[in-house]
Amino acid sequence: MITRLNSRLHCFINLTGNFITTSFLLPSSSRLGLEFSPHSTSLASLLHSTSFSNNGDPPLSRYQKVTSLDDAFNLFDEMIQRKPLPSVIKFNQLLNAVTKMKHFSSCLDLFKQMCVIGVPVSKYSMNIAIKCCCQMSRTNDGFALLGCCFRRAVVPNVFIFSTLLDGLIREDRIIEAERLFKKLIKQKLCEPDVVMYSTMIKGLCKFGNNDIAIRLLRLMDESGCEPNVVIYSTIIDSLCKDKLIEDASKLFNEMVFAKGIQPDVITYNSLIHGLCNLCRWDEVSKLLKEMEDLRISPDLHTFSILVDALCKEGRVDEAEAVIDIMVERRVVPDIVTYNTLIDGYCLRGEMTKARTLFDSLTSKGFVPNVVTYSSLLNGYCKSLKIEEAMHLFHEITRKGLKPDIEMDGRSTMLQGLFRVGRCGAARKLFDEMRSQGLIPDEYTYGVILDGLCNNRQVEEALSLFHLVGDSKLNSDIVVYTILIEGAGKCGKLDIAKTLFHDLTVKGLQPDVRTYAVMISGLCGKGLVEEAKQLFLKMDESGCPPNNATYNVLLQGYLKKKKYDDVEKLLQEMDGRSYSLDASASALLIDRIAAGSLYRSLLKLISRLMPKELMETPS
DNA sequence: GGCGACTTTC
Repeated sequence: MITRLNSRLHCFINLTGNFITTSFLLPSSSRLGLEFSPHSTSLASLLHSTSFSNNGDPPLSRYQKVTSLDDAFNLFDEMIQRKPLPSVIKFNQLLNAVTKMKHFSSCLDLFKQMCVIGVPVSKYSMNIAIKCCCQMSRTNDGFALLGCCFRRAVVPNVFIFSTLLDGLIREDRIIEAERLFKKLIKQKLCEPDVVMYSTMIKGLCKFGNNDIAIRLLRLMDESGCEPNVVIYSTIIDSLCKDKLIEDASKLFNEMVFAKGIQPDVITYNSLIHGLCNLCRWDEVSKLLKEMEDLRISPDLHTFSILVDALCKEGRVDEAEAVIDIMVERRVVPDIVTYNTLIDGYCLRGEMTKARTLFDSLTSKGFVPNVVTYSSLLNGYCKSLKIEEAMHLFHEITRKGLKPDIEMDGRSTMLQGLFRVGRCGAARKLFDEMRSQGLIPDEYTYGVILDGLCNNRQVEEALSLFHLVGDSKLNSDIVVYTILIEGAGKCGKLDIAKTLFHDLTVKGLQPDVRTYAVMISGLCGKGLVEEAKQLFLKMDESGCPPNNATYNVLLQGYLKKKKYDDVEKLLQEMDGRSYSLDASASALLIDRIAAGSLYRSLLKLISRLMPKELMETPS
């Protein structure tokens, strides 16, 4: 007890000392200093002393040591031959090893065999099996196993319910997750512990309910369940993602000073990521220093975040320097780190460098993934180096890489080809795909339709749409929106109207974008009255207009010189704190210059002008 | 006796 108190006090003093000098809000002129230069710090030595030793941990049993699926199956076969059967614990250890290798479906097979053979499964085994279902996004099957628990007289505990709760959240079934959580408490099915709270809080954060997440944090505290660093880190991360750095910082202070909970590398990574996204480099630099003082070693994630942020700022040279430091510190960069650097080169159009790095990776034994190929193909397409892109793409297909890489590569290629207007080549690629019996996924299908429409080939797009017919692909609102937009842009309003009408027949709900493209199409033909009616219908259809919708209708009014309506709409926009987009403001300025608009409106308009436009030096 | 659930990077 005394030791724990002492260590808390110690950590408190340590942190206080640091925090005074490294407050979040102190401005400073230095850029990301990279204070963790190879000479200045003990961090590298720390890394040496802590990472690789495994002393103190009990040795792993034979069942936990399996390294391949084959090993696991062989061992399992051997186990079930034995008489008497090994204990359920041995089976659980083996199952666990299989899940650690992410072979969830094989693990479930083994579990089923255990049931058939009559190994008495325990709470542990049930939880492992349920976890496998959840990890494969088959949480419903997990609940079916919960039913088996009851039948087998296994009373589910907080571990099993946490696993299920996590499964629901992974599948974005937040309402059901909340319902389960409340039900567990109300019916006293289990006493939620800190992990269950953190799972629920993660779910709330995932759906942007930071406030409720914080309220739950308070609630758990009151009900005597002490929050830990995971809970705080989860909420801090969510606040950072929503750019609410000051709130995150407040919570961080609360955790450290009021609660005496030590932050870890994950807490710092979240904060650093948040600050990087806002380009607040001075504070990033301070946090890195703070980590060093607290002897928290930056890890792979920390470095990846820095590399990514620097690349996005176009500071690729500094990103390279960070990678060098990583290597010096024996933090081995992974494919994610290199992907961000490749993406950085591609963003600057430095395709030769990107390609060289890519080639060096493959020879170093890294396996490029979907993101790697996407970045490169996108880079080539954007730099209009279609030949190189095609070349790389053929390399991918020749190597017979994973289907997801191929599909992703295909859609990137198609997008690139359409963007430069090479519809023929796109068509050829698409036909090749079909002749190989490949069915495009929703995304690729959308890319093709969009590409055709943008190249004024609406008829082609439509004939493809009809060819696809009544499949699942055509039951997607995004597909309809693309086609309605394409038809509208080409002045084929009758087609747009038919498609829009078909939506209701098919039972599909138009979304805010569908309305916008339809309104735009109507305005394009001068049918502003009809556009207005549709605009008014949005609210009652439960799809209220947004900033973009207002801008579209406004342009229609301006083109038709309906200045009374313009004024009314501008006032509504002001009331909603909306702003004008680029084309609407251009049109407005044009009308003001022509003297068509009342000068009394100028004040209102200047309020609605986008900030970027007001700040242009010209 | 041993075995289980939660947080960060493209």
